[in-house]
Amino acid sequence: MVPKSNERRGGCWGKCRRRSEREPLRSRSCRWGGRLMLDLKFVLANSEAVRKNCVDRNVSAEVLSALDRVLDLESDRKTTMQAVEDLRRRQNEVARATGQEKEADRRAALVAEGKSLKSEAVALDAKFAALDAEMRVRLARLPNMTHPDAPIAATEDGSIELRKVGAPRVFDFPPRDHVEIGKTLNLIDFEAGGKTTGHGFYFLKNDAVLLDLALQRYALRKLAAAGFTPVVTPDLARVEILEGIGFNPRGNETQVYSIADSDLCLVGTAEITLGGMHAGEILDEAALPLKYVGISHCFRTEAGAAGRAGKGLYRVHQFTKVEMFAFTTPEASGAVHLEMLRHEEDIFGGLGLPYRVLDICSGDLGGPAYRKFDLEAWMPGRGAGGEYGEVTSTSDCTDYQARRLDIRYKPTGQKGTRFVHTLNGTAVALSRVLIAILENYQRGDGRVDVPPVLRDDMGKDVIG
RNA sequence: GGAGAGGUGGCUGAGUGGUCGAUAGCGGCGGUUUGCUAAACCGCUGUACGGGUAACUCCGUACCGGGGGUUCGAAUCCCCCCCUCUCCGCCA
Repeated sequence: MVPKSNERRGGCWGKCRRRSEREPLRSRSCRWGGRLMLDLKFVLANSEAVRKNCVDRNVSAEVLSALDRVLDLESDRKTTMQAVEDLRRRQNEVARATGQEKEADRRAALVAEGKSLKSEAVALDAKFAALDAEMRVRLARLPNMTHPDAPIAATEDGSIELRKVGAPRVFDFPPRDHVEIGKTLNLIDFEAGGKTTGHGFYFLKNDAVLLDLALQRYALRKLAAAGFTPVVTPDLARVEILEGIGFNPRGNETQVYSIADSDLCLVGTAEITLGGMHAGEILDEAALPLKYVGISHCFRTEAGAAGRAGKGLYRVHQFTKVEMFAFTTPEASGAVHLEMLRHEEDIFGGLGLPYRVLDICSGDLGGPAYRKFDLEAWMPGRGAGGEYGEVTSTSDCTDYQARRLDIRYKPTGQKGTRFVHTLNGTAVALSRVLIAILENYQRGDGRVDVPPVLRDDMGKDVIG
């Protein structure tokens, strides 16, 4: 459920605003400097592997040239940095000596020397700042590395089906799609959504509202029991946070709505705010893994999706989502990723919906994910005679987001810090799970059975 | 939205232009003492980048909410922004 885009760019998190391309050396305190440098070391030491990975990821030619530029830029950047540091050392010496010197003439001489060093520093600073800024921009465009077991292929057809669970139901009547069911039973009003807001918006009504809430409660209950902390998140976030997570809020192809005259965007998923929650922090190892289950509205422009398959609720501009998010040690992320997948399967299996699990191939991973699994639920009304449609997605982003958002932890009993790993996974996306339920549980009489696990919450067994 | 007060190292809290990366206390680590624990005493105690080293270590640069400015020199002065607290207003 992460928008696919190869346009990943870096940015500072919250407090580190207005990062400009012309910032001088001293402002490297904006932790960006340090953060991307580690990544840079990896890129420099493994340039061929990184290049192969970019190709596997099916990145644009621009990203490949960004990699070339990074490699070209480095030696110049480093020598300039050393020159700047050397100059600054001399400036510090002179300034210190000036403070000590009480004799007027000698003091004046020191001040003069300081002035001259200063003017020298201005030019050198500017040169370094330009090189460093370019380096960061290019570096931030490179995608994460890829899990060795992930299938390598350019397009989504290359993803591998790991298993199918549950058999698609055989109907003894012609099944209808959710749009028709929603209309007949007065559950979903697309016309009103179009009127008030525009195409891609809708009203849920009557039992659809109860179903929506019951599903949220159901997912929340399961995940809270599994140790996830429930959170209701903001639906807006700063551009810097979006970029840290790996979204690209700017440009024509963006999936993101921006709020005019502000640096805020409507979130496309609670992944953004849940990940941003701990931006700039150094977490305690004992507190890891931190597991959250967040509820938010999700807003997506679906730019470039015009004409793509999907009617009704499948591809909408706003929906509600219950989302898992975790911060872990590097050692634990793989296991937590499998745990998230297990929860997703447990949720959909518990709802009695047939689904299949996909191991997403390299070309379809997007920028941040190291590995990704999707659940596709059977949707009888989709396509000619029913199709599987994506309902969840869980990604292991390793340290990709943590590096950009500066989220580290202090290993107990060791010096220094390490970047955490971040993971996310859909518990339920309320638009698509509604499709699956309405279409799979429809009856010959036009009504819809409520999945057994939701009957208590719904307070009824049948819709309509 | 208006008015005030603040944001300093893991925490508390000094510091208003010149060896301040930053006093002190707490916590933490190491050591001495001790039958064990406690107490007492001594020492150490941030992050990132770069450089040198076989390595411990060492040297340099940057960082006192963020950015910009003044200055030979900024935690300290000026401007903008973000955040927190208090009071007022408004409101679900």
